Amino acid sequence: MAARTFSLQTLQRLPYYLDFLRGLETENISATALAAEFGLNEVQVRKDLASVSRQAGRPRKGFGRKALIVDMEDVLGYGRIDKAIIVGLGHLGTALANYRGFENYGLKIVAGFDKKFEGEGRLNDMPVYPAQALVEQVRRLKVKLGIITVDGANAQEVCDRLVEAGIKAIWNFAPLMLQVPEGIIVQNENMACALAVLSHHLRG
Amino acid sequence: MAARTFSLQTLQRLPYYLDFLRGLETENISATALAAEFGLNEVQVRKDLASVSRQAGRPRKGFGRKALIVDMEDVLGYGRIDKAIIVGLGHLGTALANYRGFENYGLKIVAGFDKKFEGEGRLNDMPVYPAQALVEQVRRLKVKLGIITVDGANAQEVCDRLVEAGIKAIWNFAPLMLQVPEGIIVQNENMACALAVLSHHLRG
DNA sequence: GGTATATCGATATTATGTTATCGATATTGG
DNA sequence: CCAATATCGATAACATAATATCGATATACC
Repeated sequence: MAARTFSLQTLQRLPYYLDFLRGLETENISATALAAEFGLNEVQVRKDLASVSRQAGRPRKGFGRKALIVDMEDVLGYGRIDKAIIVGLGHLGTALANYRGFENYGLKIVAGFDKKFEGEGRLNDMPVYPAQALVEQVRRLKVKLGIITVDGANAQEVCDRLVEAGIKAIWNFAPLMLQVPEGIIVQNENMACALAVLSHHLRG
Repeated sequence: MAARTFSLQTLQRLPYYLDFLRGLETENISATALAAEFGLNEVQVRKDLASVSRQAGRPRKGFGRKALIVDMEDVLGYGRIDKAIIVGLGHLGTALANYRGFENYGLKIVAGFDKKFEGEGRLNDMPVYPAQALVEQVRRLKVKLGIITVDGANAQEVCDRLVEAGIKAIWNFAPLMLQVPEGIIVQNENMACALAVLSHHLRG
């Protein structure tokens, strides 16, 4: 199978489609109906579906629900498990580390790190290491995804060490843009950005 | 002043610029330097700056730091306070309601709602009402921004009632796309979307 | 003062994402 | 079996955002 490629926007719509399809009772669903459900343009939905699934839609019936679900789960990587580590076990970090729901999204946090830890600890099932052990443990665990929940002042340094250790993707909750080399992807989660849009709309 | 308009992307970059400028020590900063700092294209930075600030950059010096900060704070609405209410006081809702940092972003959560509450309660300083009181209280408080932290099954109904009560912007933490009439803005905060991008990159 | 240059603003180009159009066709219902 | 039509896929048009190019100029430095 050729290495398919998906636009950022398409990827971000998939979880919504999938969720809806899972709750659906009928056997078939048309792009038209999906579009109506989400308030999207129906051509856009068709393109999204075409990009994830090889199955052709049938006039007057639409697409097979089950096959769509399988294809989307495959693209989204649910089913397989990506291992992740989390750096920074403050309020947010701890909450994320304790959150069980990630396994439904194919994510398992296999270790946590915090500069305040000495020796080796545990947070529920998850082993916790001091920050110095970061590179060594990430390499040992062969983890490709790092979650950064340290404060802004330390985030870039943590990021650099994750990259050094071979991380390929970073989920960044610190309020700054991390600098990473080519080939590493960063997903920023910054509430100030969301608020910027909302707040401006309230004035606009 | 004409009602200026900003692209979504520009708005989301502003908090990063602002944060950096606040921590900066020099009096002037060039778009070139800002671009280098964030790994952005320098033309893009210049366009962003031009859209928020009327001040012209000076060759070989750049822009005045202080004036940029003022202009960005103005666009982002820091300084003035937007009132918000939050619906759904589970783990996430409670955490957000207790978070003090929002005031730095010009946001104050003035009331909370949960279907499990009877009568009138309090969460720290914030009054808490039962879900039935939603429309009435939102109208009374003249709030324009609603935060939805209920589960997916109830989110659309909550959304409808917020709209009915005159809400203009919604910050949605439930994992579905809300349907809203024209003129209402929804900002979705869905971890599955972020993970979709990261997870796909790990396979790609 | 004169020259070199970093930086600017404007404009053009390219890339990405969304929406509109249209002919083809499988299914439905008479 | 036939006509009506919902839905499809493909292609084209449009919109938005990112990047490249380039001449103008204020400042720095000699």
